[in-house]
Amino acid sequence: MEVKEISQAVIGRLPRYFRYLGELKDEGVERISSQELSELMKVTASQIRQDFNNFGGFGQQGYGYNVEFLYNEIGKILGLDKKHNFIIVGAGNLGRALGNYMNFERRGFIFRGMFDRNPELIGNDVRGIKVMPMEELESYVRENDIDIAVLTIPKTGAVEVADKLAHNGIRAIWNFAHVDLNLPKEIQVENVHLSDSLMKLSYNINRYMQENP
Amino acid sequence: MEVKEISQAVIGRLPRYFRYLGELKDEGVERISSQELSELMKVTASQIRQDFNNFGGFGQQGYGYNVEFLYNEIGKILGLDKKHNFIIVGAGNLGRALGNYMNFERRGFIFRGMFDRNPELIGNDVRGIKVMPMEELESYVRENDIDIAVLTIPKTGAVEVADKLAHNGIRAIWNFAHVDLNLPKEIQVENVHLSDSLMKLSYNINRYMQENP
DNA sequence: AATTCTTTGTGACGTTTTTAACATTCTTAC
DNA sequence: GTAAGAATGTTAAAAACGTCACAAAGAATT
Repeated sequence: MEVKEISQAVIGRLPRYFRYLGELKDEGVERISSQELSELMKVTASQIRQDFNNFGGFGQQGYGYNVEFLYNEIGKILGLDKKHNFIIVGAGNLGRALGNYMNFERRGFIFRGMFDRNPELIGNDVRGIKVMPMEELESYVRENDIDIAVLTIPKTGAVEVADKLAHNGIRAIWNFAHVDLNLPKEIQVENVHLSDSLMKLSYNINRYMQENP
Repeated sequence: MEVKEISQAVIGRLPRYFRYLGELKDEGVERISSQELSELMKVTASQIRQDFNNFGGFGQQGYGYNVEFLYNEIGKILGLDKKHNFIIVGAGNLGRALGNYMNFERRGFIFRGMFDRNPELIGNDVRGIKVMPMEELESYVRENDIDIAVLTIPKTGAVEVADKLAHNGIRAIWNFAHVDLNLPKEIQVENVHLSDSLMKLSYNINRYMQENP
C-alpha cells in the first residue's frame, strides 16, 4: 500500500482553497471550474487541477467541481472532520486572545484547559476555562486526552515546557514562542513566528522604497 | 543599475538567520562558519552560503563570518535599522495582545495608535495609547506618518478598511483578518492567517496517525 | 616567508515546483 | 441518440530552488 507523499507546498495551499470553497458554498454556488476558481483566487487553473489531483479526481470532465463535495473532501484531508482537544500554555495577552477566539471550535478544535506559571493569573476565567498552575500541566495532558498544546509563553522556558508536553503524550504543538523546538518527529510542530512575519513585511517595504525612490 | 530580484524563499529565511545570529552575538560569539551555523540551524551549509551571497560577500575565506557584522547587515537588509510607525485597527483580544507586545519596539516598530468601531472600547488604554473611534482613522493615518497598519478585525469590513487605509497613504498592512486583501502592488501586504496555520497542523496530525496506526 | 589548513564564493547539477498543452471524458443541446 | 462544447486529468516543458563540489582567498602555523 504505497502512499505518495504530498508536498508541504500543496498542503500549505489547502486551507486557502477550503476558505474560498466555504464562501462559495455559503453563497449557494453549486459548481465551479478550475478556470473560474483561478480567477477568483488569482492562481493558475493548472495549479488548482494539479493540487486537487494529488488526492484523486474530485472533478468531472466537462462539468468542473461540485463545490460542496470538494469543500467536504478538503476538510477531510485537513482532518477537520475529527475533534481535537487543545490546551493553551501561557495565559498572557496572546494566550487569552486565542482562547477567546470561537472559530477554532467550529473546525473541531476544542478548548480544554489553560495554564500559567504566574500565581496571579491562576483561577482567571477564559470562556469558562479556569487558568491552572503549571504544576498540573503534565498530569492534565496525560489524563484528558489532549492532542494539541498552544505555546504562548516567552522563549525562555518554551523548550523545557515542550519537552514536558512531549513526554506526556501530546501529539502536536502550535508554537508561538520565538524559538525552535527540537522534538521527536512523531510530534507535529507548527511555528507561528510573528516577528519573522513582521520582518518580512519590513523587508518588502524597504525594497519597494529603494526600487521606487 | 541592475538590481537582481531576491526570491521570497530567501527572504523568508532571513528572519531566522537574524534570530540565531542575535543569540550568538548575545552569547559573545565573535565568528562562525557556515558549517557550524548549519549544524545549529539544521540546514545545509551550502544554503547558508548561497543565501548570504545574494547580498554580496559577508564572509571571509578561511575565517568564516563575523557574527556581529553579519547580524547588522541582515538587520539592514530587513529594514530594521529604520523606524516604522504603526497603528492597530481592531482593539479586540488579538489587537490588544499585539499592542502590548513590547519586542516590536526593539526592532524599530513604534506603536502610534489604536482604533475600533465599538464605542465601548473607545478611550481604553493600551501601553499609553488610547483607543480611537474609526471615524478618526483616515485623518490620523494621513497626518501622523503611519507606515504600517495591523488589521485585527473580523473579515467583514476588513476589505473596506484596507481600501480606506490604502487611499490615505499607508505603505503596508499586516493582515490578521481571514480574507485576502486586493490592494495595489505599491502596498505591501503580509498575511497571518492563524486558522490556515492551525489547519496545516491538523493535516500533519492526521497524516501521521494514518501512516502510524 | 613559505606552507598548510580552513572556509568562502560560485558554477554546475539534480530535484522540486509551477506552468503549459492536449487528449480524454463527460455534459448539454438539438 | 448524436455531435459539439466544456473542463478535467495527465503528460511534458519551463522555472525555481536546493545541493554538491571545488577553485580561490585568506588565516594560521611553522
